[in-house]
Amino acid sequence: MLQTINNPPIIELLEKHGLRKTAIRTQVLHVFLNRREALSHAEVEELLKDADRITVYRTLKTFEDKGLIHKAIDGGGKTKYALCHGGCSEHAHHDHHAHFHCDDCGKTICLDTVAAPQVQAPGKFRVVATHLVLTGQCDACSE
Amino acid sequence: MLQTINNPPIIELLEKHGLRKTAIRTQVLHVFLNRREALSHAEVEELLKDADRITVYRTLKTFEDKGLIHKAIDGGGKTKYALCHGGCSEHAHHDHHAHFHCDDCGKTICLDTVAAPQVQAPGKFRVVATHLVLTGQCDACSE
DNA sequence: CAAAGAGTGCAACTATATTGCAAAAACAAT
DNA sequence: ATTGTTTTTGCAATATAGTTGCACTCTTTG
Repeated sequence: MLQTINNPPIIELLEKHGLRKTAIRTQVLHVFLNRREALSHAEVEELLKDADRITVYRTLKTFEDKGLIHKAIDGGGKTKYALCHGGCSEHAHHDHHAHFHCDDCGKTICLDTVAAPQVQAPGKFRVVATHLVLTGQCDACSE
Repeated sequence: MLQTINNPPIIELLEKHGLRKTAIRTQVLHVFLNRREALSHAEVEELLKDADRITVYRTLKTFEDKGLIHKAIDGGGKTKYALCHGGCSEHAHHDHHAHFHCDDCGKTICLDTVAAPQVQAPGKFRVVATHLVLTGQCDACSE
């Protein structure tokens, strides 16, 4: 059985977003806090062997809805998530950084220092959000 | 049964990329040439009722490998493809335009006039390609 | 600590995508 | 046009990703 992790930063994150402190949620947050790359459902599941598949899906969805994690677009087939920084809430995500997808190891990493550009779309297109995706070799794979 | 379409531009496209002229391939190209938005496998299948599901998957894959179409990253769950412009080949894709994903109708459209920026990634990251994805309302939905 | 509401786990199901193999079609050479 | 070679196609089976309904359990609040 999964245990609730009693780690202050994790508990605070959940409280701040109005979420109940359950075993799965603390475990999933723990995983995200200890990884720099974005994680897919399958990866979270792999790291939390005793967690139920469907519950992991729902946990990720809930975290996204409440502003704890955001989807990281990377062009790969799977949805990946990464921790939000302050500023995201139930009502809106504000992650304007680029995501780097490594063609070698497949990892997706948030580049917090690289901002997505402001662009002007032609004609009547109304741009609400901009995503910048870089692909190539990550720092670990380019050695 | 699907018929081979004997349309000069379609035939030329296939010949230029060293592909055999089969019924499915001409039909799939026909579909792409008559749509401005990027298409998912499901959409192509829907438009080509008599085509075999698996063959459509393989046709899309082949076209991508040979440089006729490219994946359009849009942040949605499904792989979408759009026609390449001249300049793409078996060896490399050169589509540096932005893709617009409409939150309302779900369509993904190549914005040929909007270029993905050149960006400098930090540290040892080696950037090979840059993708710019805009989301919001497309010209048709923003009326 | 009990009631109410939220979250979890299981089963069943849908959608998306890939692989192996035999039959069919396209192409090149006669 | 006919044949032989190679590529492509169609079917079956299988893999991977994600969703929904329902009953049970846990967290929270008074």
